[in-house]
Amino acid sequence: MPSGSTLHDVAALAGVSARTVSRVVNDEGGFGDATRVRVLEAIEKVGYRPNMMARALVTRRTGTVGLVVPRLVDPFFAELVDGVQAAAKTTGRTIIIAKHDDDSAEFGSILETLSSFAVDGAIVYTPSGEAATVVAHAMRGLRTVVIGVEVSGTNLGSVLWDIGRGAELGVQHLVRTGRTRLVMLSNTGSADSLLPPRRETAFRHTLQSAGLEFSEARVVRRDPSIEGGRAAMKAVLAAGTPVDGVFAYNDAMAIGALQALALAGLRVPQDVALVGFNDIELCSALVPALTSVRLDRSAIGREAMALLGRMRSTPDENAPVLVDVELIVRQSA
Amino acid sequence: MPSGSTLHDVAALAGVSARTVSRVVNDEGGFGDATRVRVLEAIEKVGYRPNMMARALVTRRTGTVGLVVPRLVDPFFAELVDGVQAAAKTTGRTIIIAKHDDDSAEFGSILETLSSFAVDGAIVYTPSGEAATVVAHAMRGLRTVVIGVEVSGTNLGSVLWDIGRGAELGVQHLVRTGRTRLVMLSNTGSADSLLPPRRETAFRHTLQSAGLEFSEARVVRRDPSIEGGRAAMKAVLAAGTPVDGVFAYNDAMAIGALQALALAGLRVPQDVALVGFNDIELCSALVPALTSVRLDRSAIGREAMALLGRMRSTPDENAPVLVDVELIVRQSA
DNA sequence: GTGGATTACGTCAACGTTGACGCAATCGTA
DNA sequence: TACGATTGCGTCAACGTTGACGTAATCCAC
Repeated sequence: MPSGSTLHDVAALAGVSARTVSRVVNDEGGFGDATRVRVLEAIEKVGYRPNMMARALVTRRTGTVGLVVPRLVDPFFAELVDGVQAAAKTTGRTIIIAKHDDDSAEFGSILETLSSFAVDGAIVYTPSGEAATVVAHAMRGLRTVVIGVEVSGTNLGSVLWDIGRGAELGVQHLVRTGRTRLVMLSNTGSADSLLPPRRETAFRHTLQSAGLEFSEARVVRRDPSIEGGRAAMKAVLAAGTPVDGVFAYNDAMAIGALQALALAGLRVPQDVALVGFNDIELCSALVPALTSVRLDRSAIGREAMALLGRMRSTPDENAPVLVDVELIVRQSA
Repeated sequence: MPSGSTLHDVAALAGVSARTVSRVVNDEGGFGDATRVRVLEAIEKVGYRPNMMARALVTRRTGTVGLVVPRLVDPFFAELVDGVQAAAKTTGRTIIIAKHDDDSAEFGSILETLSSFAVDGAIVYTPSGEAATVVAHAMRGLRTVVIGVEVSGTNLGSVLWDIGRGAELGVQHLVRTGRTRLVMLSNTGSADSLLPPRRETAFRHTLQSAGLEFSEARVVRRDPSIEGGRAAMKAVLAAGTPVDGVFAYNDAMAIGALQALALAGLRVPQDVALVGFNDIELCSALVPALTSVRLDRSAIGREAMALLGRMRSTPDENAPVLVDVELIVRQSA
């Protein structure tokens, strides 16, 4: 009852050596049927559970994967975690979740902690500017898959999605359904990424190749949140920019835009069509249900886990994995 | 570069014994200043990081806490996890997150896994009917705090909030602001709890003590989701039940109700006042911002962690901890 | 029936750390 | 100066498991 029983307790009861019990537990073979039965009965009787710490100490594997994300309340990350969880379950792994506050010191210490827990690998959404930290730890032996940013090197892998392609799909849909005065609600800063603003680039290119007007006034940047979306949409309307289609940086901004449009008495999609990005679960629950660019988060989780598995055998460079994006057309556009 | 260096590597470099290095690392005292400096330099030089597995094997403590929740995409749990995370950070612990699918076999095996990882404790939101499993593991030594359900026994504790009081606050607010024809949108089943429907009880009592009409027709039950809330609200309107105030089982249902009311051309709060439950982050971002009964999820996380800490010293019964509920009045009521 | 392979175990050491204990050198006190 | 207490280390074993290796007993082929 205090702490658990050990291989030796089981061994004593079954009348074999601890090594044999270990063989049965791990199904290594090298034991007879009668022995197996006796051992299993003994295990049952004393309520034996293997001690992962001891096992990990000698095998140097824990069956755990560390997952590092910036926020959990953000549906995008909640669903990502869920996807990784699901993938982990099928491969019998346990995940350790850590949250970072976009704080570099903390981020480094999180990776240290994961290392000292001897995780089999880490799946990381890096804060801006911390790619170097990840690389440093990877060189020291931490197999890492980075989500959403391309990295390369030993023990490193990436799972990416084609943001530009997604943005293109969204904007094209607006164009094809006859919208001609498009506006993009974009993210203010590089808080989440060091990359060039691929959505904006795609927005401009798609407009231009459709022969539509583009000007800087058609991109309004705010915080990528509901409030930010609301403010951005209000700004567009207040500026009198003619608009019949809106492409939002993410679904949160789209939701904010939806509210601002409703307050302004504009109907979606009749007066203004609206496309979001990420396709969080909430999209389908809204009225009108939000058309959005879907990233398959469970696929991201699955691919990240699979990549980690592959890295075990070939710890050298692995090509980035690209996850599909698709446009989910609902009512808002 | 392959695996990390050990106490012995540091010891050799610093010219002391491994035991002394261990003393410095854990700041146990019993070493001189000069030694400390030499050891710290050596640690720096070889990049030593303690091996948690080995440490845990001998100390029987890992500094980890297991957290078991049914869903992560549900903002309620996402925020709960966030709260526990924050509390864990201040006490220097790491959390291991596991998700159960309301599946009893899986739930049991999750607790087994946590035990074999020698977590210092577990914080659990039990699926319906699995309280016995929790109790069984607690008896075998797993210190456990159960969220939202009262349990008692060795190694067990609960963090609760007064749902009845919260419901009373919400309904009273509707009454005091002059609403007289109240409706409750409730949860269909006992999917999340085995407890009596405390919100419904409070709804009835509060109405009665205010001298207002109560009838079964004033409680409509659906799935506790946005869709369920929308359906419930539509059902109320379709039935022609006169209504000027709505109390929802949770915020998701309230959001659904908001949509249904908007579609029916009813204004919130002018025509119908609306009160939600849980105060998820989304509430303040809605238009109109949702008045809701707030459970302080970070307090829940904090209290759960603190309770686990207390249980370490006194592994016997601990009184349940009650977390405050309060009504956050916004625009919707 | 002989010999080589196979089966079914057991023995021992090691993983990296800390607890228990020991001991010499130094310190404080009378 | 003598003696107990304190300081600053080192030695050894143990935590529970698995890898490497050893070894009887059994099996099969000729």
